[in-house]
Amino acid sequence: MSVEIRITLNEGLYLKEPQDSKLGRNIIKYSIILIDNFGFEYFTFKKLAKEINSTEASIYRYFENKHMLLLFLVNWYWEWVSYLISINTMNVKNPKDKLKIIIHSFVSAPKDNPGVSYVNESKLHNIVISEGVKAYHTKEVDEENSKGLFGSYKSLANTVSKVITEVNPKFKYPFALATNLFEMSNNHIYFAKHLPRLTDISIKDDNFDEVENMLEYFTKKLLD
Amino acid sequence: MSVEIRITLNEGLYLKEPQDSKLGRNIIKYSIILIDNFGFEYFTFKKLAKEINSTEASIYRYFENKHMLLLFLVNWYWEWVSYLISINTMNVKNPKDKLKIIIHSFVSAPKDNPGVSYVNESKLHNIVISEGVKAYHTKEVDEENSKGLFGSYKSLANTVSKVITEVNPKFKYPFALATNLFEMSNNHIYFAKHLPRLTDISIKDDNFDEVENMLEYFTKKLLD
DNA sequence: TTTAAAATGATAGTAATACTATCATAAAGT
DNA sequence: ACTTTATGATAGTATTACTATCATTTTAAA
Repeated sequence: MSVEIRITLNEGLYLKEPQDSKLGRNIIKYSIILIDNFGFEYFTFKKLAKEINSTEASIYRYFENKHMLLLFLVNWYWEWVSYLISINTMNVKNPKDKLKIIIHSFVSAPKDNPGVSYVNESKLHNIVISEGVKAYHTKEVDEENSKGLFGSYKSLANTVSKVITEVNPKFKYPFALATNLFEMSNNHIYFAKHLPRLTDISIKDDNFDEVENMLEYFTKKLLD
Repeated sequence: MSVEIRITLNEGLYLKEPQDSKLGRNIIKYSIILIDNFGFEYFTFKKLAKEINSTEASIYRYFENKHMLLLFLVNWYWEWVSYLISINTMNVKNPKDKLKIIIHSFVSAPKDNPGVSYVNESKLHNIVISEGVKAYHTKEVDEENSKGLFGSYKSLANTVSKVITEVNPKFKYPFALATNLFEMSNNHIYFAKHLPRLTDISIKDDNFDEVENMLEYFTKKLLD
């Protein structure tokens, strides 16, 4: 017996729900592996089709193009982090403790949690770190935003901002702090790995404690 | 009579110094206009060639590809901001005042300062805001980093981190704060324009005061 | 169980992109 | 006046990002 989480995303993200078929789930599974491996620029539907013994045409029946697939994956990640936060803060009263859990979820969620069978959360986290910003830095951002395609990020930001306001109702920038914690987490993991002179923290053996400590320190200072 | 600033960049960024010839300066000038206009993904050397009545082949003599051109532009921006900071903090003693000037430079430098004739700094700032992160989120980041192609960002971060340490020698994350101020500035201008639910600030008529206030508030809280 | 509908595969084709190569001409420097 | 260097003109190639059509397989409904 097993229970699988099912993450539901905005329908505008795909042409046909990929989570409903073997092929769709394969697209998700192997696109994560290939994007993580090659990087988004070198990732193509042709390579993916070959990898899963399918065809370009078939993949195009699920996703309009590779940008939409990336957006799907990133939304999936945002939703999954939201889900973990809601589970892990469920019986926590103290908002400061909640915020600690949130920070831990941003930094290390993918390492602690076994997830959905067709999603390697750790690799997906890598993608969010390395390619995530590309999902919303495009010319189509306004159009896509009007269709709700960034809804999961907004809703995550909203959840976190509420906790921030619980901790300090006078703090003027709860949304900015919420998104900044998320972005900073990704940025500084990336910097530590690739541009270490741009950060103070370091990462050895995939241990992200220093990132977490930094975010906690920032948060504490800002909200006290 | 006129004095023009001349910004020198790492030689690995180009095949032939574009600032030395009319064609090269045209490439810079019109690539800024076109990237700002079409977005980086829809920008091509073919379009640029047409715009400046030249040819693709000629442009390829200056830049290896459009990614290198973007990296060149972003480095140019980093250097230019560094230059403005050095000028504007020159006779300033108080490190807190210096930091204020730095924040102002991050947010509004392009609006206050007439610059180099072939660079529209305001449009370049837009590019840094909308496309800048793409310059270092690639599979080639380590290789390019080893060639010093992110040197200007590192040097900017270094300058700012020193001022941060002057303000508060005990602060543990001077580099992270330095880069975060820069990234936050760009991010929240972008959010305010395109994804307003992700931030608390708003921008009317290109007035970035709220961004500046927010960064000052964060900085003060963190360093006090 | 038959039958219809839906999903996938196989194949082909197109326009655009991201280049590279070659040769001619123009401009600049000595 | 001569030679180097820069630019233009043109052509060509492999890859990408699709779209279209038809055959086949799988699933679901009657």
